[in-house]
Amino acid sequence: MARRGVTGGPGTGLVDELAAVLRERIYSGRYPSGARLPQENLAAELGVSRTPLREALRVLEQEGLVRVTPGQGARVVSGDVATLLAAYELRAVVDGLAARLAARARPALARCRDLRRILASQRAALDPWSPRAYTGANVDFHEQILHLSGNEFLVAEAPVLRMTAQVFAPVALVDPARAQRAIAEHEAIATAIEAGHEDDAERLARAHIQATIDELRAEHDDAAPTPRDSTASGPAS
Amino acid sequence: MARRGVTGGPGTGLVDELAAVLRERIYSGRYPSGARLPQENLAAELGVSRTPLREALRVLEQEGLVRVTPGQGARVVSGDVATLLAAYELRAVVDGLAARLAARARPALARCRDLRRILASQRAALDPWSPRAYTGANVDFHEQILHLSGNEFLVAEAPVLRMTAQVFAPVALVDPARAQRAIAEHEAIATAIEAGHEDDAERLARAHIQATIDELRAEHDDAAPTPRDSTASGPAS
DNA sequence: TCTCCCAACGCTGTATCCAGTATTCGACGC
DNA sequence: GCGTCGAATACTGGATACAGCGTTGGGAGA
Repeated sequence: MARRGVTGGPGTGLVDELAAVLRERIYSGRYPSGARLPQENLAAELGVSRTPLREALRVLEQEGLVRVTPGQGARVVSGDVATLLAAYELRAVVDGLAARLAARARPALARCRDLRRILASQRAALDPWSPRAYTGANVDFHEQILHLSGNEFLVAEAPVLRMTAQVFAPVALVDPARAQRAIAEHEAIATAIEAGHEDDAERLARAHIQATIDELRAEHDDAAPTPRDSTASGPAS
Repeated sequence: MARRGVTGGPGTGLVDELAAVLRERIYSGRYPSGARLPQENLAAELGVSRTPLREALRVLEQEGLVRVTPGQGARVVSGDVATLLAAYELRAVVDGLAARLAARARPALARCRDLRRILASQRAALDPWSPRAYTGANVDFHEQILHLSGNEFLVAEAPVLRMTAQVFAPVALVDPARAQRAIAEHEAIATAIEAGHEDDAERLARAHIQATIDELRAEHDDAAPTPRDSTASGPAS
């Protein structure tokens, strides 16, 4: 059976294609947090055998997107607040370093345009408030900075970024007010990168995530004893 | 065929056992940097089939220890200086954050004893100068801090740490003078953690790695135009 | 009616098998 | 003697087959 339903280009390994497809489906919410990922169904649906599929699941496991329990197969990671906080703590320093290296690299003007374009689309998601578009642009912004850093090890951390922003979306809903503040912080980060101010770029990027951590922790400590405010909004970064 | 030669305990998945064995063999230098990893030979040698072995190789690939090229199998990563520098840049902020969180967690006294015990063995590697013992204790020290942080995402970065310290060992030889200075820095970090000084712990830990980056970069820029000093020693952290 | 046990099912984990391709060794020509 | 072409080899990638285990639904007994 020859790759029915898998659209990846030639030359690229089938495992990577499968990993990309599954990643996208997890990000998009098609496989919600905590959902089982039965190998036979997925293999049949994707038109491949279980052998490469299992390797793809191992890749996603290492990326932190799924959890493979021996004897019980794979599940999409389910996110408690403590895990989310731990991931954000790593993101704070990773994003900070990425911003510093991006500022140091002094990206070509075209790349800066990309960053500004992402910011524009993110701002556009405010007027007719579209959480989905906002989150998408938000992920794009942070991921773009990772790429601008030119450091492959930082790029490899992208799945953690997407996990915090997209997989755990149900637990971390955004509200427009915080989104607006987040965008302002984004613009300050972009300005620092364009100006080549390494220290500012790192400090701002780290503080940006740290603000989210603080908010999330405050809400958690607040909501845990008396969960009356169950509709509380989550991080906007 | 029933796990001949694989010694992992029961209950744990075979893939994880294989990954652990291969990891250790790469760390120990049995599979040197750049070496091919033929699946058939390894499978026969480990007494398992190729199916779980391939999954284990995918795990190691995600950890950055091997590179799987489609159609050409897996090789141990080969380290040029640029890659090593990129990895150290990530380590600088990761180790810094780990030290901060370890200081915040205020580890139990027993854990502090462990840290001090590692430092003692590292210092013992100085008198009869044993680069191998030194590097081992060095890895233990940094890895211990990752665990003390209590952050699973930081612990997941341990392979990057071991890669920089052990896989790329040939390119980064240590010399006793730098080792002594590195140990002094380690002790300062340990003291800050025990005292619960978060800012000091992070600053010292990050500077510790940053010093290595600066030295390595200086040597590289120095050695590249006129490679007369080919015996130059590498980082000691 | 509730609980407990058992059997059937489904699924995972591993091994084996086949096709395609990169590599390498040897022979031939320059 | 050296470079190049080609065939044999060996290895990777993917599919399929089989064994073991967990789960679940139904039936019997209290």
